[in-house]
Amino acid sequence: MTRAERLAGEIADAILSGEFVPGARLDEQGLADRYGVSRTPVREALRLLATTGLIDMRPRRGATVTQITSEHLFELFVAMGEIEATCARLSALGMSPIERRRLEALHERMGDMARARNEDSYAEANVAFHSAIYAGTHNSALVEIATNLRRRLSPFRRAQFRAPGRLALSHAEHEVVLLAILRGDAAQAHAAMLRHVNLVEDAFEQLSGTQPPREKSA
Amino acid sequence: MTRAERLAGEIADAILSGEFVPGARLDEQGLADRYGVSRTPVREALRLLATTGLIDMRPRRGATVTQITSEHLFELFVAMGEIEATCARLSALGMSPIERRRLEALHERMGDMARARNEDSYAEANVAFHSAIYAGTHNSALVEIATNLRRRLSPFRRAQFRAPGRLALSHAEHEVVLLAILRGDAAQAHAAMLRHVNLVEDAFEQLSGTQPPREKSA
DNA sequence: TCCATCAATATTGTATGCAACTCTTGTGCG
DNA sequence: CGCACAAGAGTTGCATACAATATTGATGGA
Repeated sequence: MTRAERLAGEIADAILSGEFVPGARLDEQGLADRYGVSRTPVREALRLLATTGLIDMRPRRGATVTQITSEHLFELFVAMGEIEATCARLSALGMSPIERRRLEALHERMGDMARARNEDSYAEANVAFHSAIYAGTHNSALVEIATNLRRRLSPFRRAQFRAPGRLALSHAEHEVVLLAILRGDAAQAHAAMLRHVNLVEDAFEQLSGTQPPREKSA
Repeated sequence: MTRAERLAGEIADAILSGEFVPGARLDEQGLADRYGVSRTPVREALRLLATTGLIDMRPRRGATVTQITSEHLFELFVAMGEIEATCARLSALGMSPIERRRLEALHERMGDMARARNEDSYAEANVAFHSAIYAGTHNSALVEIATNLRRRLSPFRRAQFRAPGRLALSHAEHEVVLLAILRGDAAQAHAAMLRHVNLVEDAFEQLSGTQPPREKSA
């Protein structure tokens, strides 16, 4: 692995851990000093991060940690929901029998985790569940888009399963999605996933106190 | 505009014009000599192009023009169709009256172009038509995804409207989409756009002789 | 007192040179 | 004759130095 890639990871961690707050300026020389490298790999790392949306770069004006406005965050959640729903639709249409069985098995294991109130295990399995539905599209372009969006939203979902009862609720919502996929009901899979992700978003809003932007009366 | 960005554009043009064929190795020093700059901006330009999917970069192994397999291309078309359909759905739900009127006006102008068999004007307006539907989602994340996909597919759509009768057909398909959006029929807008983009894909296959990959009997 | 302009400084963009790694090619051994 | 290993060349990754531009502060005038 190249130094720039390692750097990109470390800087990303620093951002996600809140060490660099949104809007903070990322000085190339400063980062170079901090990580004991020259500016060259720092620049390449910053370009990598810029493509993930974690930082903003403007020519001759340096890099800053992206300040996600609540409006933009809301848009990201909506986009995520639409993409996930699309993946669920395609999975309902085209998942192989093996993929369906595996998804079902995973869901049952997650039921045990939910009953055991094991939030960490459930969160990990949850990622696997959604990833399986991405993969079920058999479409690498969609997988890439979905994975990208999830990464951009991940910092805002940390406490996702901390809300009381959220674990069982999530599992119940998954079940609706799962059953629709298993019986090949594309429309229902789409609708159920859309509802699931919207509820995740609501849970986030409750936790963070963020309000969705009101519709502008154009 | 910085030198690296200009370079990225020029190299992209060279690739899209076929000067650098898929699979061709892109030597940093060679490009630097060719464009009369040093390797540094060339490296940054290559990183930019790598994010667009136009080239592949592997650490220590250089950059090559991406070879899109017909399977991958098929996946990109499917993804494009799904995203466009999603945009149409959201547009049907949330476009402002002004946006709806503008879309309708554009569609009518495109009717004139189609009747005049003006392929170039129509192709340009076609981009505007689809862009308007992206914008109608009021979701910058989706707009970005859709625009990105379109750019990656653009080299394969060049002769899109050359097929005989394709112009009138495209306009008729647009009309179904448009009417669904105008009356706020989300499901119909989704379905109509999906059909439209699939037909575009078919037209491409006819022109290029590419076959969609058969379903693997898993 | 406020605004505009200019200079100084700091930061980014680019060039060049060196180090590390990969790939090729040639040679020797089986 | 084929394969493995090593040495060499060539290319990429990184560091350093220089150039160009943005930002900030001060100073002068209105």
